[in-house]
Amino acid sequence: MFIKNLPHKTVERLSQYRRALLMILSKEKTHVFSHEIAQMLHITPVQVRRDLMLIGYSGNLRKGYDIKELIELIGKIIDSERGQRVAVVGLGNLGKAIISYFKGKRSKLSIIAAFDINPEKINRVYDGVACHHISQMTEIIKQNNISIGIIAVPSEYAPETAETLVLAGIKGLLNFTPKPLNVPPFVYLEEYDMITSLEKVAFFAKKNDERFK
Amino acid sequence: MFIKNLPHKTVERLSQYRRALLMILSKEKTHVFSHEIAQMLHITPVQVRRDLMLIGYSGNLRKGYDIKELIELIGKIIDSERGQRVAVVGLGNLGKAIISYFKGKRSKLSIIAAFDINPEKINRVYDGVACHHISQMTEIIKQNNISIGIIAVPSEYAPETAETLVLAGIKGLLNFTPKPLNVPPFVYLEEYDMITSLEKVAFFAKKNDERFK
DNA sequence: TTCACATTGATAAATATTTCACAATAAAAA
DNA sequence: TTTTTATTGTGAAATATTTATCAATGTGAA
Repeated sequence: MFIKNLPHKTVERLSQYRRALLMILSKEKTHVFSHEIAQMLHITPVQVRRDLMLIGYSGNLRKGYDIKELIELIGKIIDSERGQRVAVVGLGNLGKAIISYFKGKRSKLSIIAAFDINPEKINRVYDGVACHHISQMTEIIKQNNISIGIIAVPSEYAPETAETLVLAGIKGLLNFTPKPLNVPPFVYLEEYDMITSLEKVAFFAKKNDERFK
Repeated sequence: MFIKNLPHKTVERLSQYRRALLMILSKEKTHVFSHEIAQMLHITPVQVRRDLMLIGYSGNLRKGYDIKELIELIGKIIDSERGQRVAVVGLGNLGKAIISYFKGKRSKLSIIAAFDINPEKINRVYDGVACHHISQMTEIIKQNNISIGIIAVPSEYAPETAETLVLAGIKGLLNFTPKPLNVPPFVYLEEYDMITSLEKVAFFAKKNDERFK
């Protein structure tokens, strides 16, 4: 399923809607209202309805949205039909944290390999994911048709890691280092900069504090 | 220093500009052009100039921007004069990763305490940061005037952790769990959802792939 | 049957963010 | 001295995103 030009922000929220819906699915409820979804995510009901409109989903005027149907539809839109395989490069604390966070999340995304340079980590299995030496990266990525790479190495190695991943044929990159990366246009890159996030919190916390004083 | 209504995105970039500038400061260069900053961060030069305009900084028509001056000005705007103290709650892999990432970053932000529930971690020092039992959270936060909290606990404990932090007087929160939190308006909350980020990468990688096929 | 009600769906307005386009300027070159 | 050049600074346009508003609708109550 493909919808023209879904806004980035909507894609992010769809992922969040699905998670929220999966959580309430277990209960006896079969339907949910836009204001209920909105409340769970602390956004406005209009925002929810607008997003659902964009993906062409219609609710029931009296009962709201069918939870199961909606979960399925979101899956059809944001998941790839055959699933996508993911590799984590760098098995330090951050790499391990990422793997644990994903463990158990049933999903079309599966982390199937980790890479590191430290001999002690090679050939060990962490949380179900085997760790290989980075020299094998290209080979394993191609063999296993891995299309997404997560960069969790020390920043100074980020550029070369990205380059290797791109050459190995990766289609999307999630960069956790603060080093901005350069990738060709056919690779989607998302930067995820913790230091900037913390500095942003610090700034707005300070500002808020002045305002409410 | 205070500038009215600096856009969120600009605040994020200011943090990034500063880091990039600090990296090139060591060299003999004293000035930098907007297109050089832009290239380092993979954005447009106009964007850079617009941001600097918003903070009221003027460059030299021929030499560009004075690196040292600019770093200082950004500091005056995004840092708090007396600095801000930070606590990390949850000293699992993620908590440890966050602490390591910040280590050595000279900054007005300092992580000065960690909290966990696991007795083996209590009273131990990780990367210069002492870990305390979460029962001491309120006391230590108040005593040390900690104003920012980082939530890195398992998601199911996120809400109660947030509540405790807010009651202890925290001003800003950075939430690494996928659980959306509820905080009063005088606390600034930033959500940092790894799963959503990865799903977003997967979506756009898939889309890109179709487009360039 | 009719009315009141809560909710969806969608147009239009508002807000936020980025980019275009170019005047102004000062240094270097001619 | 005059011209060329590269750069900044910024109003205006473009784009992206969120929010306001309200007609339409179907259900249950009167």
